[in-house]
Amino acid sequence: MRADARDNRARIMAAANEVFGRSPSASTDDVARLAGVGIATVFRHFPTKVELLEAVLTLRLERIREDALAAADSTDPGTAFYRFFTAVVADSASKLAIAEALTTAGAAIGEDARKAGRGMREAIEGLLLAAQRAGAVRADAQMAEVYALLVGASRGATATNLQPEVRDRMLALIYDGLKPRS
Amino acid sequence: MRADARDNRARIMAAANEVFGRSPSASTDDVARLAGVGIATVFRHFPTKVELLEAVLTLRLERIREDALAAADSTDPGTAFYRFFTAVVADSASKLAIAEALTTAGAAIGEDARKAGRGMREAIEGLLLAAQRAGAVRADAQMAEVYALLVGASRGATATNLQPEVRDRMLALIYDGLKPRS
DNA sequence: GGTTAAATGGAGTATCGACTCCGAATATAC
DNA sequence: GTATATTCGGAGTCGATACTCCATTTAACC
Repeated sequence: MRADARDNRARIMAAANEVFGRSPSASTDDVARLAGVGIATVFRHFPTKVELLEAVLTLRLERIREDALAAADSTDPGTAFYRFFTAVVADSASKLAIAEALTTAGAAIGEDARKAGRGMREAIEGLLLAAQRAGAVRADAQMAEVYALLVGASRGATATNLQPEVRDRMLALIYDGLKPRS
Repeated sequence: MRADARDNRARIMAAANEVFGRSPSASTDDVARLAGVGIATVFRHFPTKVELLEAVLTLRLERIREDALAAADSTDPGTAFYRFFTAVVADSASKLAIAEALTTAGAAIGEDARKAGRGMREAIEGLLLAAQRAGAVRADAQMAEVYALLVGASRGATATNLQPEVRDRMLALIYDGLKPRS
């Protein structure tokens, strides 16, 4: 692969990341313009718009997975769990926009993104278990509902354009529900 | 206004309610086809697609408002609060889809829908205050974060296509956070 | 520096969806 | 039953956007 091709591919990914983060209904032209390349170049690297969206989404999911793995490995998984939860909610806006664009596009999510999603879920589950062993999260909370809470808090925070203080108070309520009964 | 015109208007509203509930990106043709009228008829009653979406959204917001008012007036506002919360989350899928379609359409939400939203929020706040007076919800929870929780739980439930049992366990966690400290 | 295969860019195509026009149908008043 | 004003329906317009074609440019190897 030629050097300029690799360069352009990276620039396109970065531009798509930003553009689709801002507005899930953005056009491929927007991506090309921000990346500083012609539209044909975008389509050569990603033959279809859905594939481009998936590539961006996959990247983001993998990044969250790494964060979860690091948190689970930390010396204080209990604290790390809540910190991780807060961080995901705080900057979830763009991730959600992309996932939304994909589902709105009607396309079933492709294999790569699905695999990345599974990996992320597994990492988060590992973090949850570690936090439960550390006694920071009630033992009867299962992965499914904790994950639903995470997604819900994220979507709620971005959908309503929440003030940071309100978001923190909302998280405090959630955390009170997650902590072991005293 | 002629009788057939009134009829068709109602049929269009009902069809739009269902179609946009299923898929926020549905086309006006879809609405017309389900309503059994020509596309021009839809546009005569609602000069623009956004106005049609707003009409449907407004209707739904007003319905939620009435539910909240009824709950606040009940003899046991504490129980009614949690029942109301659960009900909103359970059938929020279509409401959210419509609100999403509106914001995705880039259109700032119009005055009617905004007013309906304010009315709904006020009714929910009344219900929250009643539930707090009844001692069923912790007194330090403010409307803003409770509303954010409601929206988040709704979006989380619909976004992830939650199983009903998981959804109930998620709500149980939230409710544990909302109940007064013992 | 020259050669060549790869990569590029922008004009072009096809499709889809919001919205309009106007002749046909129909409800209401007499 | 007829007149007429209102409503209807679908074919047509216009703009936007995903995707393609091909002449031009450029990186990489000698």
